[in-house]
Order: sequence, then C-alpha cells, then structure tokens
Amino acid sequence: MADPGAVEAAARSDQLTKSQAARRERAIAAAMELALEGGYDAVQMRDVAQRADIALGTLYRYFSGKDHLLAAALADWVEELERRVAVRPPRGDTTAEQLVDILRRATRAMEKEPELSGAVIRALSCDDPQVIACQQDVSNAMFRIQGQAFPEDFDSATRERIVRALGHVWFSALVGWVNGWVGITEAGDELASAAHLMLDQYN
Amino acid sequence: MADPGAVEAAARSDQLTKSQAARRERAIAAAMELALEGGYDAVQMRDVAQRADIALGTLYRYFSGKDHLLAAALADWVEELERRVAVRPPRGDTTAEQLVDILRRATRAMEKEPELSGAVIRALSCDDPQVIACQQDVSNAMFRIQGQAFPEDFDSATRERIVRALGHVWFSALVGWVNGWVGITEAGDELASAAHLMLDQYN
DNA sequence: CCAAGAACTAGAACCAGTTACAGTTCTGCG
DNA sequence: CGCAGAACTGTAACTGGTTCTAGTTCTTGG
Repeated sequence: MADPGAVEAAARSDQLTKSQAARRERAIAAAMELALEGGYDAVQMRDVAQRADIALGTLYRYFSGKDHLLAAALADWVEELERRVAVRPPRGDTTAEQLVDILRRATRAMEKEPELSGAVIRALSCDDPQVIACQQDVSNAMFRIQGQAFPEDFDSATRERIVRALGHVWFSALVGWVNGWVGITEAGDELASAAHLMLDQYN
Repeated sequence: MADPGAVEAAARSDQLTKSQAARRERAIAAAMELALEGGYDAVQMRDVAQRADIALGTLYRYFSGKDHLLAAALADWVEELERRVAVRPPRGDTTAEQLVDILRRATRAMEKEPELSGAVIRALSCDDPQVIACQQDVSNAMFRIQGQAFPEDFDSATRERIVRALGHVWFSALVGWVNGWVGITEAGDELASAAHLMLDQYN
C-alpha cells in the first residue's frame, strides 16, 4: 500500500479504521470549507492539511492530488443529494416535467454555492484514474436520480438513451455555468428544453 | 496596453503588425506541436517560448496563460475545420443522419489526435475571460457547422434548441472521451443516439 | 532625423502542487 | 510483552505556471 490514493481506494470497501475514516472526512470537510469561500484556487493543499490536522504527505496518501480530493468531495455531496431527492416524488404532469423537476432539485444545492460547485466541477475534468472513479460514482448517482422520474412501463432502452443524453446536457450546462459561459437560468432552461425535445413525443 | 492577453484581443480585430501576427502563429504552432506528442502536461510555457523563438514574458503578453494559448489553438483549429466541412454537403437520408454525419466529420480530426484534443479540450474548461472568448468562438463555429444539416423550411426556433442541446452532448461526450470515461466509439454513438432522439419525430 | 514610449528579451523570483526523506507513532501478531 | 512493518509527521526540495525587472530594440509622431 504505497501508492498515492490507495487509502481512498480502500475507503470504497470500508477497509478503513475509525481514525482513518475520520481523517478522510476532515480532509474533505476542510476542502469544502475552503472551496466554499474562494473556489478552486483557494483550496491549497497545505491549508487543507493544516485545517484538517493532517500532515501534507498523509493527505497525499489519501488522495492522489487536489483534483481527486475535490472530486471525492463531489461524490460524497451527490450521494447525500440523492438521498434527499429520493424522499419526495417529483412534481409535474408529464415525464418531461417530472424529469426537469428532479434535475432542477438536484441542481438547486449547487446553485446556492457557486464557488464550491465551480471547484468540484473543475476538478472533475481531469484524467487522473482516481478522479475518473469519482466521476463514475457521480454519473451513476445522477443516473439513479433521473430514473425516479420515469413511469414503470416506459421502454427501458429508450429510457437509458434519454438519461444518458440528459446527463451530457446536465454536465455541459453545469460546466458552462461554473465557467461563466452562461447564467444559471439559461443553464436550467437548456436542460428543460432538451428534456422536452426528447420526451414530449411520448405524452 | 499593459494587460496580459491584450495582444491576443487585438488579434481579433486584425490590429497586429505582420511580425506580431507571425509571433502569434509561431506560438500556437509550437503549442500544438508539443500537445500533439505529450498532451496538456507536455505543453510547457518555457518550451513553447523557446520553440517559437519568443521570450517567455512576450508569450504572456500575447496570451493570458497556458489555457488561453491552447484555447486559441482550438479556436483556430475549429475554424479551419468549418471551412473544410462546408465544401461537401452532408450525407444521409434524414436530418438526423445528416447531422450525425456532419458532427462525426467534425470530430474525426480530433479522433486522430487524442493527445492534442485532450490538451485543448482540457484548456477550455477554465474560467479565464480570454478563454471564454475562445470558447464562444468554438461554440459559434459548431453552431454554424450544425446549421448546414437542416433543411431550409425547418422551424428555426426548434432548430436552435436542438443545435444547442446537441452542442452540449457533443462537448460532454468529448470531455468524457479525452478524460477516458468512455471510448471514442461510445462517445460517437451517444451523440448519434441523442440526435435521433430529438430528430426522428420530424421525419 | 529624433526623442518618447511601447514592445521585446533574458533571466531571476515567486507561488502552489507534488514528491522525497528522516524520524516518530501506531497496529497487529507471534 | 516486543518487534516488524505500515502509517503518520514535519520539513525541505523539486517542478512548472506566472510575475517581475532591468536593459535593449522597434515604431511613430513631430
């Protein structure tokens, strides 16, 4: 176990001791606190280590790098989000509207914290293998979240295609928002527009 | 004119002397050469400067940073691509197929140079204002390229919505590809799938 | 032609991510 | 208990993007 990021890998299979899990949590919490105020650039590894009361080298044993740390934070966040969205059924008369409702709800938390969102989304666009694993987690969570909006009898192959396409639009719109290409309103509108384009024909 | 990137801004309105335009070209060419072999990390500003026979400080007068340099390279590249795609009408019986044909053609060049594509796409996900301007250029070019696939009498509002949605899917699929989330084949398939989802209803 | 000022150059300096290392503490097992 | 090995700590070094500076060269209005 000498590879960087190895501990984080172990975290996926609950192989950590209590104190290790606590360290990991403190690191993620510290990163999110710093990102909350100053975004990506404000998350400095030395600061994270100090704030989490961890040695810098240890931080790198847990996460393969800054992007991995932030991506892990996003993965945690989205899983939390999934739990919260699941408790309330989506509003809306059509599948398209329900889907939009769900996606908007899932995105609301991000809208409230632009700096944090920008930081974690930016970290996601990176080819580090550990980051890709987090990206998969996020992607799977979004897949499950969207699945809740479809009626039981909806053709499952079509559903899968739609969900994947909307996942792309969601991600791209989010990137566009955090990088300032478009406002949050336009981003939401384009997501809704895409959902209607693909789903209104099934009403 | 003391701001970094000011010269690049001037380039947009052809305010450069011959030797300045040449410097800019050499810089972009050097960056592309380096990216071609080793991707994003291999593009080191000191190397670019040396290879382009420009002082490092001058490079920063032309481009606000590494990401801006690479984004400008992408913008040049896509405009070149647009010219090449425009000369030949799209193949395919339906609008969806023609659109897919066009998008695949536009993406083919990128498929051939994964390292370069990864580098420029990665540079695009960045909130530097100068980079955003390049992103707009790219986005507009993609918009025009896609427009060529629609028949004259297609409802223009719907067309706009579809093109925007497909632009998102295209970008996201590309990011997924360059970061290794999906293979190039899946990326192309998902783009085609989305095009059909939105367009087959209009046949 | 001749300043004055903008642009360019070479090189050092600065900063933050990352790595390396020597010493200390924890953990599990015989 | 006692030890071997892994994990952790603190700190220094390394790297590459970015900035700064002093000196030189181009450009241009008078």
